[in-house]
Amino acid sequence: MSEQIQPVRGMNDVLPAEITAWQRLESTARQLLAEYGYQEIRVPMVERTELFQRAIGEYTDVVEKEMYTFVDQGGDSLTLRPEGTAGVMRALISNGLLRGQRHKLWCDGPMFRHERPQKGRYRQFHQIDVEAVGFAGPDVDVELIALTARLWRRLGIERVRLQINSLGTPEARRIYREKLVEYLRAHHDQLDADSRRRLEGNPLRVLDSKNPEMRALIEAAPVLTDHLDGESREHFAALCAALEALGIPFSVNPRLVRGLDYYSRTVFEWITDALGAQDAVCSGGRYDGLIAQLGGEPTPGIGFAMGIERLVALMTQAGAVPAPAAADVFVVVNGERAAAYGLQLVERLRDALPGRRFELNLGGGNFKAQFRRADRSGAALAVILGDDELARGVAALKPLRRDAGQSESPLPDLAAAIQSALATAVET
RNA sequence: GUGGACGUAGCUCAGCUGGUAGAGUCCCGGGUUGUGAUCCCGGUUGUCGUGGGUUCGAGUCCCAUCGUCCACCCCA
Repeated sequence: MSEQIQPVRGMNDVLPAEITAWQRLESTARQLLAEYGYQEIRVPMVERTELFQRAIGEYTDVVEKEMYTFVDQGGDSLTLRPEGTAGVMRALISNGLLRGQRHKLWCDGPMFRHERPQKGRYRQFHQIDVEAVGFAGPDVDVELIALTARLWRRLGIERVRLQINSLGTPEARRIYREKLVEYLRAHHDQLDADSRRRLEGNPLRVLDSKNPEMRALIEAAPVLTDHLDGESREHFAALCAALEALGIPFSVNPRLVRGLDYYSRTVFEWITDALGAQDAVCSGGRYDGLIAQLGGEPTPGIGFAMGIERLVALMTQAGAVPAPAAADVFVVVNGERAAAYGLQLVERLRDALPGRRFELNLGGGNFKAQFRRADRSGAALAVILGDDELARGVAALKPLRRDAGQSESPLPDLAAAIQSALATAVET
C-alpha cells in the first residue's frame, strides 16, 4: 500500500450514515422557502478578493486572517467565499437586477474560513442563506424571523432562543462608537489584553467580552440602544411589537453586534446551549448600505445564514433524524442459471413497480450469506430464486420483518404478489 | 494564532510499577449439502500516528513532529 493522502484539516466528509439529516434539513428548508415565495439563486464559490474586503470590512477577523485567498494564473487575487451575502449581492448588481426591483432569494453551499477547528466550527462549512432585497422593513424583518421559527418547528428543533438588537444607521453607530471609545479609554487600565486590542479595531466587540472581571465595566458602559436615531428606534419598536403579536419569544441583547461590518439596524441571532462554545445556529440582519457600497443602486436589504452542520447536530440531539431508506425487496439467487436470470427478473420488476427499491444479491455468496445481506439491507421482503424455482417457473416470497410463512408466486404474477406482500408488510 | 487532552485491528476500546500485543464488533466459513436477525465453533486483520533518544529490552519513559478533539479567539 502506498502512503495515504490526508484530508484537509477542518474539511469533513459527510458520510451516508449522516446524510439523511442533511437531506431532511435541506428539503424542509427548500419547501418552506418556496412557501414564503423565495427563489433559489446559485453563485460561484470563488469571487474577487476585493468583493469580500469591501462587503465584510477590512478590519474584521474574517477579512484580516480567515480568508482562503490565492492569485490565479491570470494574476487576479481570488478568494473562496467566507460567507454568502456578498456574492449574492454582487450577482444582483452584475446582472442588472436592481432597478426598482425586489428579490426574495436563497442560496446554499459551502463557505470557507481558515480558523482553528473545534466543535461546530470547520474550515469548510455549509450554510443556507436567505436574502430579501428592496424591502425597507420592518415587516420583512419580522417575516424572515417568523420563517426561521417555523423552520425549527418543522425540524423538531427546540433548544434555541432568539436574540435581537438594533445597530441603528451607520451614522448613529459612528456617534455611539465614539462615545464608547471615549468611555473605554477613560477606563483603559481596567481593560484586559483582548479588549485593548479590540478597542482599536472593533470597539463594539469589547462589550461581548466573556471575562467576568470586565463585567462591571461593560454594564456601566454607554448602551447602543440609547443612541439610536429616531427612525431606527421606531423600526426596532415595530419589530418587537410584531414579534410579540406573532407570539415569537425573543430577548433584546444590546450587546449583540455581529462580526461583519455591513449590518445596520435589525440584527438577530438564534443561539443554543446544546452545542458547546459555538452557540450561534442562525444569524443575520439588515444591510441597507451594502449594495450601494458595492457599486449598485442604493437598495435596502436583509438576510441571514444558518449553519447546516450546527443545525444537523441539534436535529441529531433531538432525535429528529430519519433512518436511511431501506430496500423494499432483496432478491436472493441460487445456482448459475438463477443468478443469470435474476438480473433480467429484477430489471423487469423495476419496470413493473417504479419507485420500489429492489436490491439484487451481487457478488455471489452462499444462501446463509445472502440472507444475512437481505436482513441487513432492511428489506421487508426477500424474493428467492433458485434453479429449482426457475425450473418450475415460480419465485418464493419470504417476509423478513414479521413472522409469516413463505409463499410462492408464478413468475408472471410476481410483481403483483410483491405489491400485496409489501402492503401487508407495512401494517406492522 | 494561543492553551489543554488524546493518537493501540475497518470501528469501539483494554494493555497495572518498561519484558516486542488483546477483547468486543465487523467481515468470512461451518453447525443447518437451499433460509436472516439469536446461539455455538473456527478464521483473517496491526509498520501500537511518525521520527529520534534513554534502556539488555519501549505500546508503556523522554524529546520532536504530524493529526484529532475541546477551549480561548471568532463565528454559522
